[in-house]
Amino acid sequence: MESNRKTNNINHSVSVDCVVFGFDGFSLKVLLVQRDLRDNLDNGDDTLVLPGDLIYIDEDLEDAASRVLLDLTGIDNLFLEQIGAFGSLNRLAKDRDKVWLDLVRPIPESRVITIGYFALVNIKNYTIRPAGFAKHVIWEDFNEVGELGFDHNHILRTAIIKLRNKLYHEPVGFKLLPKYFPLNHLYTLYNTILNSKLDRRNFLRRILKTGFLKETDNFQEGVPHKPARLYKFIEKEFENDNNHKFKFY
Amino acid sequence: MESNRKTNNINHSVSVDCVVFGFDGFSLKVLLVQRDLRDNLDNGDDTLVLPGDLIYIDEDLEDAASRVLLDLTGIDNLFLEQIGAFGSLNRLAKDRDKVWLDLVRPIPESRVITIGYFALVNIKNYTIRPAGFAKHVIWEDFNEVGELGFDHNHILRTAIIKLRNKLYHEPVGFKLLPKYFPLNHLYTLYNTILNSKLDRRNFLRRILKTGFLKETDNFQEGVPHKPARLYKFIEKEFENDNNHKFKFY
DNA sequence: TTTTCAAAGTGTATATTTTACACTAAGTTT
DNA sequence: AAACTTAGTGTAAAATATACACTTTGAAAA
Repeated sequence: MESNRKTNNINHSVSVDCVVFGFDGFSLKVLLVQRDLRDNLDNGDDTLVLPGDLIYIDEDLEDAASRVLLDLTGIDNLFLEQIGAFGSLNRLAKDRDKVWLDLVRPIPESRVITIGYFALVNIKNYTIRPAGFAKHVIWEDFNEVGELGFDHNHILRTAIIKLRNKLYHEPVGFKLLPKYFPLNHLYTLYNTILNSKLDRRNFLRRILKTGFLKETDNFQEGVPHKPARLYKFIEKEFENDNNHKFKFY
Repeated sequence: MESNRKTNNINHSVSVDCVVFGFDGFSLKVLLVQRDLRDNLDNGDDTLVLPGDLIYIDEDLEDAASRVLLDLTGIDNLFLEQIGAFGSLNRLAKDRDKVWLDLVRPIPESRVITIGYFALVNIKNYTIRPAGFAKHVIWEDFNEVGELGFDHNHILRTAIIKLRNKLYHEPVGFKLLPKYFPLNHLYTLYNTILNSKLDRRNFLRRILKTGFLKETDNFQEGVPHKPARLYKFIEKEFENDNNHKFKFY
C-alpha cells in the first residue's frame, strides 16, 4: 500500500536509498528500479537507480527506507542497516537525472542529502512488484551493473565494501541463503562476494568450527549428482564487540 | 575566522557534529563545547555538546564539519571521517536543548538530521579556542563524559565503537600520538582504548612486525627513569581491502 | 657515592591455528 | 554397467599466538 501523504509533508532536503543484495546460488544481485521517464527521454541503461526517495518531515530515517522500498518494489519488512550519508553538491547534477527530477519532484532543484541503507536477503523469499515511479524492478547481477542515476554507483561501491567487511567478521552469509542450504552454496557465496578461491576443505572446517551451523537430516533434492546434506544457521549471541577475534574467513 | 553567511543560507534540516578524540598519554579525551546559554538556564553538565551546527545550503558535508569545528573550537584542517547519519524524531526533544534551540536557531522547531564525523588528533598539536556559541571548549576524559545535549551520547557511543574497530584493523593509533613517541605510549593507548591489559612483550613484538614503526636515535627526555627510545610512524600504503588480514592487535 | 626506584628492554618453549594438498563415495544420467 | 558430477573426508608442515620473568639503565634520593 502506498502512502498518500501530500507534498507539503515532504522533507525536500533528505532522501533515503536502499542497496538490497541477494544471491541466487551463482552470483550476487542488487535490487534496482528503472525510473518511468514517461517518454521524456529514451530509455537507456542509466535510468536504473537504487530504490529511494525523499523522506517525510516526521518520518524516522529507517522507517523512510522501509517505506520507500515497499512503495517502489513491494518488498516489506526488511532489516535495513545504515551505510552512511551522501551529500556531494553535484550528486543530482547529471542531465538525465535533472530531467527526471523536473518531472517528479515538487522542488526539483533542491539540494538533497541522501542516507544509504543496506540489506541482505534470500531472493526467493521476496517477490518484487514495481510501483510508484518504478517502471520495472530487477535483480541485476552485481558485476554487470552499469552507470546508475545520481551518485548511486558510489553508494553501491560503499555498500559492497561494507558487505565484504561484514562477511569477514559477522555471520551474515546465511541471510543471503534459504533456511536450509548445502555447505557448497555458502562456499560459493563467499568466493563470489570476496572474489576469491578459498580452499574448499579449509573453508568447510572453519565455517563449521564457528558453531553457527547445524547439520540437519535433510538433503538436496532434484540435483543430478550426489545430494548434499543441508545445514541451517543457528541463532546465537554474537558479540559485536569481539568482531576482531571472529574471522568468518 | 568565522563565516559571515546569513540565515537564509542555512539548511535547516541538516547539521553536522564532530567527535574529536585525543590522547594525553594516560586517558582518551573527547573534545566538547559548553553552550553559552546566556543565563537562560543554570549551567549544568548537560549543557556540554559535541561541536556541531547546521550546514549551509551549498556546503559539502565534510566542509561543513570542518567549518563548524573551526568556528567553535579554533581547530583547523582536520581529517574527518564520517560516522553516519542520526535522525531520530526526538533527538532535539530534551527541555534544556529546546531552550537553547529557541535562543540560537532561526527555526528552532525544525526537524534536523545530523551527520556525525570523527577524527583522531594529537592533543598537543592543537590549541583550542572557544568561539561562536561555545562558551568553553574542553578535552573531557572519555570515561567521565556525562549526559550530553541532544543525542550526542549516542553519537559518541557510535564513534568509540568505530575507533575500537579501526584500532584493530588499521594503523591509526599513531594519529593520537606525537610524531616521535616511545613504544610504551602506544601500548598504553591500546590498553586504554580497548579496555584491555595486553601482554607487553607480545604487543611490542607484534606492533613492530607490522612494519609501520621505525626506530629513531632519539630518546625520551626529562623522565625520572631510563629514557625509552622514540619511534616514528612510517607512512606506507595500507590496503583497506585487506583489512581483515591485518590485525594490529 | 651509593642505594633505591621505575620503567626499559629482551627470548623461549608450548599451544594453537593456518595452510597445502588428493582421493574415495554416492547418486544420476547415459 | 559405465561415465559423470559433486559430496565428503585427514594429515603433516609451517606460521602464529601465547604465557611467562629477569636484567639493564638512568634519575632521584639518601
